[in-house]
Amino acid sequence: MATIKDIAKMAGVSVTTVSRALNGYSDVNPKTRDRIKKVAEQLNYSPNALARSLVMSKSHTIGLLVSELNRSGAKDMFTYEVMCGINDAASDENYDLILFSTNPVKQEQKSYSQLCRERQVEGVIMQGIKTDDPYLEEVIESNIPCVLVDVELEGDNVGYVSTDNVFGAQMAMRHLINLGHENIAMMNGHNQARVSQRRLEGYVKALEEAGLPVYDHYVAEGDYLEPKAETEAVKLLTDQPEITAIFCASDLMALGVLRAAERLGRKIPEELSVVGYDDIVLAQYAHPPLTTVAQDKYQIGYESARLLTAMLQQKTKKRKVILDNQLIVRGSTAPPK
Amino acid sequence: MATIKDIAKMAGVSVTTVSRALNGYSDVNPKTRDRIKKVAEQLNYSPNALARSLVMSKSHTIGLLVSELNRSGAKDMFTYEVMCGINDAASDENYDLILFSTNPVKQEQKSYSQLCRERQVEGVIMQGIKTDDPYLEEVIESNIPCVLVDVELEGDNVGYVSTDNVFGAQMAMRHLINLGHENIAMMNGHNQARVSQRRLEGYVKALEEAGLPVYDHYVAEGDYLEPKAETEAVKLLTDQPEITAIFCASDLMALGVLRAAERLGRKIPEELSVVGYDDIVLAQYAHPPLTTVAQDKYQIGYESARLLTAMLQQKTKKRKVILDNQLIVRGSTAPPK
DNA sequence: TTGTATGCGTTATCAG
DNA sequence: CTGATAACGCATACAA
Repeated sequence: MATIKDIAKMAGVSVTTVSRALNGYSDVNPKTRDRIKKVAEQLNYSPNALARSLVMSKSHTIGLLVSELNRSGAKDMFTYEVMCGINDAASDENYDLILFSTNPVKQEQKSYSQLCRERQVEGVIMQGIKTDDPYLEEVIESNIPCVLVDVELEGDNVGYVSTDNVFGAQMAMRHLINLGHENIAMMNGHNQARVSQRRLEGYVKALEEAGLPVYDHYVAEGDYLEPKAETEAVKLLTDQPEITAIFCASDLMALGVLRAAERLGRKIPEELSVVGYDDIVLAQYAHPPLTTVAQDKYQIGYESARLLTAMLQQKTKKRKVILDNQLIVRGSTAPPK
Repeated sequence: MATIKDIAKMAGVSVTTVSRALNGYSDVNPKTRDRIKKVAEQLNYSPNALARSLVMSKSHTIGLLVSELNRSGAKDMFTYEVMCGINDAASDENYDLILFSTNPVKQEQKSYSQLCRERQVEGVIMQGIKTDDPYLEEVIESNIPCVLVDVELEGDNVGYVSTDNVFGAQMAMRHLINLGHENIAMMNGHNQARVSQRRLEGYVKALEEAGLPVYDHYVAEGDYLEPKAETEAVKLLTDQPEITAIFCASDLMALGVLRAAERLGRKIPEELSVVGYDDIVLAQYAHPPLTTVAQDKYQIGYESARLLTAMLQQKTKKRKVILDNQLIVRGSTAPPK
C-alpha cells in the first residue's frame, strides 16, 4: 500500500508538498504537482482515510442505527426504502455510512453512544426506535448530532423527519366520510409509537369536524401486527356490527382486517371499507387493492441524511422536516350500502 | 473526548500502562488496573477505533457493496434480507459494516478498490453484481478479500455463496412433471446472471431425465421484469397453446405470467400451472398463492459474512458455500386438464 | 510490573 | 513555492 511518503521519496519532494499537491492547494508549482500526480497514479495511491480522519478529527462518516434490522421488517419495506434514501443522500454529500446493528444482547455491553464515539461518527440517524427506548435518551444526551426518523424530538443536536401523520389520518377519514360512512372504527398500533398517537388525533379530528360522535370502543389496538389486527377486527365487527368502515394505522394491519372480513363473510368494499397506511408493496397486490395513505419512504431517508449533514456543517438551524403524504384510492373503499 | 493520555495523567501512570490495563494484558498490577479502569469509567472513555486501526493496520471493518441499493429492489426483498443476514453475522464476529453505494456516476471517479483501500476495509461482500460488471474484475484483481453473492467465482482471495440453482430448478420441474405436465415452458431472466444459466440447466436436465423433449422456443427471456415477463408469456402461450405449465426464474416474472394468463383467460392452476423462484413476500399473497422455490436469503447473507471473516482470519481454506433451497407448493400448480 | 521511545499515514504550523 | 517538525490516539519493542 503506497503512502505519501513513498510518493515523496520517488518524486524527490517532502511529504508536505505531496499532501498539498494532491489536495489541490494553490501554493504549489504546477510542474511539481504534475510530477507528484503522475507518481501517485503510478503507485496506485489511495489516501488512507483513517489517518486523515485521525488528524483532522473528522471522520466524514455517519452512523446508521436501525433498531430492527431483521427479517420481521421484510414485509413492510419501510426500513429498506428509508435506507436507500439515506444512502443516496449520504453519498451525494460525500459521507460514508456505517451500519450499527443493535442486537439487544450487545446493547448491554456497549451503548449506542460508545459505539458512535469509538467509530468517531460525526452524526447518527436513528430509525425504528420506540419513544420509550432507553437508548434513545442516551444518544440525545450524548450530544452527538442525531436525526430521528418518525420520532418527534428537537434539540440543539437533535432533529427529526416525519410525515404529517395527523393530516394523513384526516385525509383517510375525510375520504371515508365523503363516501357517506358514519360508523368508522380505527385499528391503531400501540402507544409507544408517536405516529400512532398522531394518527389517532387525525381520526378524532376528522370525526369532530364532520360532527360525528367519537367512541372509545371504536378504537382497537392491533400492535402493527397482522394477526393481532385480524382478531381485534373480528371482535370489533361482531360487537359493533353497525361499523361500515375501518381506518387502519398500517397496511399490514389493514391486511389483517381484510382477512377478518373474509372470516366474517363481509365483502370488501361493498360491506366494509378499509383504509390502510404506508402504501407498502403488498397494498396494491391485496384483494381488493388497498386504499391507503402513502408515505414517500425513500424521501424520508433522503431528507434525514440531508438534514443531518446540514446540521454537521452548521448550514442550518432547522431541526425538523415534515413531509407530505398522499391518499391513494384503490379498491378497498366504497360508499356504505 | 477523553484519551488514554488523559487517563494516564489522572491515574498517575504512563499511557503504555493504561493501554495494557484496558486491553487485558496480564503483566499489570491488579491494583493499578483497577485504578485505571475506574478513571476510564469516570472519564467516560471510549477507545478511538480510528487510531487503533491505524496503528494495528486492521480496521475490523468490512465493506458492503450493493450494486442496486435503490427502490427498484423494493418489491423483491432479496437485497434487504441478505443485508440483514450479513449484518447479524458481522456483528457476531465483531466486525463493523460500511456501506458503499455504487451510484454509477461516482464509479467513474472512484473505483471500488479505491473506495476499499481508502476506508481500509479488510474485506468486501458484493451483492447484485452482474457477471459482466467491469468492476467485478477490478476487485478480484485488487487482491482484497472478497465474497460474492450468487456469482460463482473462486480464487485465493475470492469466494462466493450461492444456492444450488440447478437443483432448485430441477425440483420445480420434477414437481410439474410429477403432476403430469409434458409441455413445460420456461421464463428465464437474462444471461448476464449466472443464476439464469444454472436454472436453465436444471430445466433442461429435468426434462431430459423425464425423457421429455427440449424445445428452444419454449424458453423465453423475461429479464427478471414483471411487465416483460407478461408480454413474453402472452407470446409464448398464444404461439404454443399446448403449453400447460411455465417454470419462471423469479417470482416477479411469475407474477407477470399470472397476469398474462388472466389476459388470455386461462385459469390458474386449472388451465396453466406456474412455478416461481425466490419466495418473495408477494408470492404468498398472489392469487392464487405461488408455488415457488424458496431461498433462505437471510442465511445467504449470514453465510457470506461468516465466510469472509473466516477468510480474513485465515481460519478456512473453503471458498464457497452452497445453500439448499426448498420447494414450496402453494396454489398455482395442479395437474393438467 | 512499569515507563520511554517510536511509528502508523496524514494534515497543519511555521520558518525558510 | 517548499520543507522540517509536531500532532492526532493508540499499540508495541525494548529498557529499566
